[in-house]
Order: sequence, then structure tokens, then C-alpha cells
Amino acid sequence: MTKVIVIAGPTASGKTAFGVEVARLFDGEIISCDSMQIYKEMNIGTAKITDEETFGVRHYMIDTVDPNREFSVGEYSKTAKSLISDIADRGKIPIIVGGTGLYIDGVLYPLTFGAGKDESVRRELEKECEIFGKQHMYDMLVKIDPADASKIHPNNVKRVLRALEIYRLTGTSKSNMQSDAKQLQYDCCMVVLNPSKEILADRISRRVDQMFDNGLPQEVERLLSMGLNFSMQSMQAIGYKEFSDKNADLTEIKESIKSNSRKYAKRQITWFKRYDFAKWFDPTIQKDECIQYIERFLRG
RNA sequence: GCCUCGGUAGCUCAGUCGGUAGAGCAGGGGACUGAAAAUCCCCGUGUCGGUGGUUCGAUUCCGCCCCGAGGCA
Repeated sequence: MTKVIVIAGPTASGKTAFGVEVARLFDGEIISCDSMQIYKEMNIGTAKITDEETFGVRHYMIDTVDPNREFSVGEYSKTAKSLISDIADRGKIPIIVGGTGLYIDGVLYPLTFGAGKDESVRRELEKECEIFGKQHMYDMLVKIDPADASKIHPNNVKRVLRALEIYRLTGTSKSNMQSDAKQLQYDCCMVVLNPSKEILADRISRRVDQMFDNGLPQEVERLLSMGLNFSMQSMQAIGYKEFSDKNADLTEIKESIKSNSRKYAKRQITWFKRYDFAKWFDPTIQKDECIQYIERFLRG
């Protein structure tokens, strides 16, 4: 089984710099696992790595998608998996670095639902939902797949519609195809960088201040002038969507970005708890320990 | 000095015609298979400024005191 290192952690936990350090120590290459850094033109607000910061380490899946396009786990999964093979074939260590939990799942496990997204089916379902209401859509799912419906809250429209979408595309319900969903595809060593809550909040705050000093409002202006709008997937990113509030001044926007980032960090941490094989480290005091842990994995 | 209004959750405030209180925000916990930085769910005990009084019972009514805002001198 191919050996893979995964470096996860909430925003501002120091994944980027740590990933580069690990890559240099063990001759690795980095596959970014981030649903927003994948977009071109969005640099400041996504805290994308700069050329100098890479120290020559090769990075993939950053800056590769036009921000007017919709990207998805499916595409991510496919590309990332082939990159892992390529990197390993060249005798280097593939290192997945990022905070998008779903994408991590998309690489480490198979995607078993056999149905990508289908714009026309999705639009159809959205229209039906508009007319008949979310409860009606949920009731429909209950009839098709009661087991799956019981796991989704009726208010969670996106998830309800996605389940219906899968059924319409494949003729089978989700519950009928989850058999091998949890089979790890690689021999992987996963570390979660988890600084204390206070330190993380402080780092988020400083980082957002820095983004404004680096010209985040101008970056947003430029994206808008390129024809992007706030309903697009890319512009839903924290650091961008907050500018859609026309009643807010820059100070309020900044505070809102900080607040949303803190909440996001919390959601990320909740997600990472599902990986019972992952090892957690406080990067402010256990960095060396973490590196030793990775080294032992590579030797073993 | 006098008058008026306020002092209730970390913040902004609501409320109790007397039976010890609740919203928003903040915060916390959780879910998650092609939108995921998205989407969704759950969580509110706090000397109701202090102190006396009336009352079976006061955060609520009354007196006094303290603090803040405004007005009159």
C-alpha cells in the first residue's frame, strides 16, 4: 500500500509552513486539500502559499481552477488520487495538506455513490423544492430511503436534495451502496495540528488583519470586476462573502471574517475527530514530537 | 442640589398587572460521500445595582443609598 502523509488542522493552525518543512525533511511533494485555495485569483483571502514560502517544494491542486467554475469533491478525488500515484512512482512521499474534511475523505476513501453531480437534475430538484417546500422533498426521501432520511434533518435542504439526486441518477438509494465506503485506500499517517483555542483565535485575528494590510478589499474588487458575483461557489469563501454586505464598513467586515473563521475552525476540528487513526499535536509545543512521529511511520 | 430616564446572561435589550426570567448577538457541543470556507441540528441560573419595608412570597410595589445618561439650576 502506498504510504501517504496527511497534515490536517483548522485554519491558521500552521499547516502550510509545517507541510513544507515535512516535505523538505522527507523528500515529499504536497497535494493541497483545500476547496478554496484551488481557485485562481483568490490569493490573499484564502491565505494561499506564496512562491517564496514553498522553498522549492512542489505543490499541487492550488491555483488550478477558474473562480467562475464550480469544483467538487469528485474532481478533487480523481485528480488527487492520480497525483499520489505519480508522486509515489517517482519515489517521493505524497503529503496531503489541508483543512477541507470532505476532500480528505474523498482521497482516503472511495466515493461510492456512483453519481456525480448533474446540473439539470439538481436544478429540477431545486425548482420542485421551491414550489412544494422542503418538507415535501424530505417526505419524498423518506419514501425512497427511510434509513438515509433518518440521518438527515429535514431543514438540511442541500443534503436532502443531493440524496434525491443520487436516486434519480442511479435508480438506487444511498443506503444500498455504502458497503466499502470506509476502506482506507492508502497506508496513511495523519496528523492533526491543533493549537489551543486562545492561540488559534489570536492567530486568526492577526492573519485577517494582515490580509487587509495586504489588500484583501482590492482583491475582492478585482474579482467582482472580472464578472464574479457573491452567489458563486468560490465567492462563498470566508474572507470574500462578507464583502457582500453593503451596510457593513471595513471594520465590521473584518470582524465578521474573524468570527466566521473561528466558527469554521470549530467545524473543522469536529470533523477531524472522526479519524480515529489520526494523531493530534499542539504545533506550538509539540512540533518536534510530531515530526518524529512522521519519521517513525516512514521508517516502519 | 432638584427633576426625569436607566441599572436584568460576556454584549445589546425584552419581561414579570407580585409566584425567583427570555430573545438577538457572542460563546459552546454535534452531524457531514460530487456546493463542504457550503449546509444543517442542539445548548440560556443570571446575588434581575445595594439595602430596608409591605407581603405567605419582591427582580417586580414603596423608602433610602450607589452608579450611568439627560434636563433644570
